[in-house]
Amino acid sequence: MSDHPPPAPLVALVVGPHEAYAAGPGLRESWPLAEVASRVARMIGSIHPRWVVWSAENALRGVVAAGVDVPRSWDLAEAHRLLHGGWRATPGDVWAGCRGLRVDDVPVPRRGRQAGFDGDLFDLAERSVDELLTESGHLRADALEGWATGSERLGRLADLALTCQREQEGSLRARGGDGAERLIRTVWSESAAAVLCLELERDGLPVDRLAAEDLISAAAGPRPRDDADAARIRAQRDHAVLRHAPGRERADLRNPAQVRTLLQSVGVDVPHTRAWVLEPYRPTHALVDALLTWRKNERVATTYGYRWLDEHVGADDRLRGRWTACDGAAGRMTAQNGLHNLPAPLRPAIRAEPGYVFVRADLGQVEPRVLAVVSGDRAFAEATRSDDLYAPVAAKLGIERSVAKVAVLAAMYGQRSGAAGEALKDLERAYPVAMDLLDRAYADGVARRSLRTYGGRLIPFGIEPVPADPPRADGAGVPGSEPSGIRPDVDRGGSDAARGRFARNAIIQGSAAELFKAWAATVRHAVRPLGGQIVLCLHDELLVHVPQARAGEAQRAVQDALGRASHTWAGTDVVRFVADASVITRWSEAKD
DNA sequence: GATTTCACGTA
DNA sequence: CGTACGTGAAATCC
Repeated sequence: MSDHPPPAPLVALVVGPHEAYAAGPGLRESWPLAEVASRVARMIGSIHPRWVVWSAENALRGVVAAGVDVPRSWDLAEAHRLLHGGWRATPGDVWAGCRGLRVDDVPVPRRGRQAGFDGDLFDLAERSVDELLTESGHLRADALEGWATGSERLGRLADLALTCQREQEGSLRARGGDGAERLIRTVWSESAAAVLCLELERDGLPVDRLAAEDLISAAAGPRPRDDADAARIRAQRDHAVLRHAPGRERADLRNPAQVRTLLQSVGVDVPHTRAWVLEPYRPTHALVDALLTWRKNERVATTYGYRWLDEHVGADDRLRGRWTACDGAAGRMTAQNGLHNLPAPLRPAIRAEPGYVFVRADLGQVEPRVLAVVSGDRAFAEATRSDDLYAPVAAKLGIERSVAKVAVLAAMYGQRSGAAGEALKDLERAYPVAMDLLDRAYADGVARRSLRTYGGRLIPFGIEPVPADPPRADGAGVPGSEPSGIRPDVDRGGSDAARGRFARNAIIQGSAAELFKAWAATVRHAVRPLGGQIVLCLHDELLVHVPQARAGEAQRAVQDALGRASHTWAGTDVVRFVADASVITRWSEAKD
């Protein structure tokens, strides 16, 4: 492969409260805050650097806010999460990770301590105000905040960032083989995802406010004029249920215990009142039917109602929330303010701006395809050649497609009982390598052994792999030996079986999240020249907002991006990934 | 006031 | 057909 451009120069960017600092090859500059965005943009145009940042939040939020496209970064926080697992990734955590210091001892900012407790006593332990490192070698808690003033100090923080980058890249390379490049690419795409999160927060998701008001009104009633009006509307909603229970009109539908008693009064005896338990009673009990309808409406009224609209949809009709590039467990993206769990009935309200459309694209059967990559199962990979993976599996096993699907899902997600039982045995004979990967992940979870996703993310369980960890025959995971000092000390409670299921799920879900982010990062670059932007990421689905005239190009770009991202991520084209991409105006359209 | 439980939305 | 996460209301703990 000789088509790679020369590696981008690494330039550290540190943004302090009063000024910023950039340090790279032949470069040491202190910048006024007001000039950071323009200088970054200019440097991207000239030397195309990869920006080394303590976090995208620290160094790039202002740059992104100014509308600058930051194509390449090395996010020390995201790399730290990848290397060491978990979610905490302050500069102090990153430094501790690089130095093999215990994360338990990382200094915590004073405001993080118990409210009302005077922390000054403890801060004396940090001795001198000039020292960047504490006596125990940790980065001081306020290194990037109060302490980071003056070009001398910022320069030291920039140098430290470059040191951490070298250290992180070094430990990735130390794992050796073709796995190393893969881990480094994971850092690249995770870093890009962190920048994408800033863009998602900046731009928001376009909402048709009037449509949203209509949909909310249909579920929750008209917008209340005052508290008394709100109480009246609420009582009206409640009455639609309570009129089916004469004599018990005082019952509180928002209190599960009272609901259970209420249901008992009409002869429905259930251990709890969750929807799936009540669903069977729906046709025979009008009260249950009314209650379940009430629950849907109540969800909209409380969580996605007028308050939600007023607080999270801006004057520019964009829904905004905080985004994170990786969650605590397996590394999926997360979003707040309903961006990730907007009820389907409200989706018609997500509408492209006039003159724009959405390209909506979602990965098909992504988790079994990821399993084929992670396990290296040649036979299972063969099945991914098909648009519908379950069809060739069914053919190979000589069973119905529906049975094959249930069996594959059962193997991946845990249930080993029921109708899938017989087909599962066939599955293990047909795809022993893939099934073995799942079994070993389960066993790792039971034994509290940490594991790694395909892209190298540590899923910590407390017990790190010992240096003499046996190599995996399939090449998956490449478990590394963690410096013993920084053990994240994660205690995932629950039963053996619960930990086993968690581990089995995490290695698949987490690996799928990496492929998704690699895809998203590629799409982000590909649609920008078309005036397009990613406005929503939903685990296996992308929503791209693009001028109508460029819709076809964007649609093709999204497909091409998947081909390139999956080839690079998986290191092969043997496993095929597929996406369904359609051009729509409202999110509710083209929902398969 | 902070934490836990219940419930349910998305993938 | 499991797992993950975010949200809100009520109960519970301190």
